[in-house]
Amino acid sequence: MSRRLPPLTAVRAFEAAARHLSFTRAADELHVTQAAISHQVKSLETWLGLPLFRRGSRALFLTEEGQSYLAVARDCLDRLAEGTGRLLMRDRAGRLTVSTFQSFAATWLVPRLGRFRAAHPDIDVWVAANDKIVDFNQEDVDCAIRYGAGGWPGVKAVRFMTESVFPVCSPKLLEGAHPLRAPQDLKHHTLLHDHMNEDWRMWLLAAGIDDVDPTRGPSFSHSSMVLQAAMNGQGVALGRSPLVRDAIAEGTLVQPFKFTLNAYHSYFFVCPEASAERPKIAAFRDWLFAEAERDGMRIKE
DNA sequence: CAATAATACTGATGCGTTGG
DNA sequence: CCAACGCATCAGTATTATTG
Repeated sequence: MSRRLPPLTAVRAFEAAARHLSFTRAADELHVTQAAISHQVKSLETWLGLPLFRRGSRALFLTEEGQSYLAVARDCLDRLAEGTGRLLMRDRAGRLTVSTFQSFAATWLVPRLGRFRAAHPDIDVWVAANDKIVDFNQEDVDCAIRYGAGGWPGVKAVRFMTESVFPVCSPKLLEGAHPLRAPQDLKHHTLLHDHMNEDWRMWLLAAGIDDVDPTRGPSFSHSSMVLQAAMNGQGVALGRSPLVRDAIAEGTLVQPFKFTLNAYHSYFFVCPEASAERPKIAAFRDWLFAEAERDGMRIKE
């Protein structure tokens, strides 16, 4: 992109002068002489080819163009100041912002975060749960955990955890008129879906079950809601091993039969190429990988 | 007179080119 | 690749002009 930018010190001088409506006060603010401000403003006006101020006797007025240019200049300078401040604060401040999708945050990351806090009490982790891909250039996010196939451009992405997919349900469903004991029994139960609508179809296909309609049953926008519904005995959910691990250990969910499907995609740790070795980011990454290891789901490239 | 902007001028720094 | 040169730009001071 080719930009046509005015001399930036001149813009800065103009903005201060316009705000104060005085070259002298602007000079005080910027710690230069009044003449320097006069110079700068003049040069900006010359560069633009139009007057920004009307000089009155002992008074300064903005022209109409100056008025609207002030709004633009002020906005740009504010944003530049803010962005610069953030950039400089980023490493000093002990805050680490991690973006990940809601289900993973709620069922896997947050329950384990206490251990990170214990190991790194100086780093405050901020979890930003949202399901859209983060743009590190636009948002104030240090790193992210994403699910997918990898190969994203312009970022460092390390595959660290895989998963398997299998049905889970409340232990209540193991009893009753149609106890869930084998995949064939699914036809007597309600299937619960998340937005990955293909999952049940794939699983049933892999399990060789053809008399269960993979499209029926309620659908939820997040896996954590699906799991909640399953815990309440509303039906059978397809569980992703990292997300249901804890619930199974606690006994709120059970895996009624052994057959599992290995997921096609994996979990990735993602951060900007340039900041991969920054201490707090590396610390979080190492901890994350160790947690996956602990769960026995760590994979290494 | 006091406050203000404009003008003239100056020294320092930055930047692109050039030649070894 | 690097040092040297020269020009352009920048930021400043001193001074002048204007005006209530």
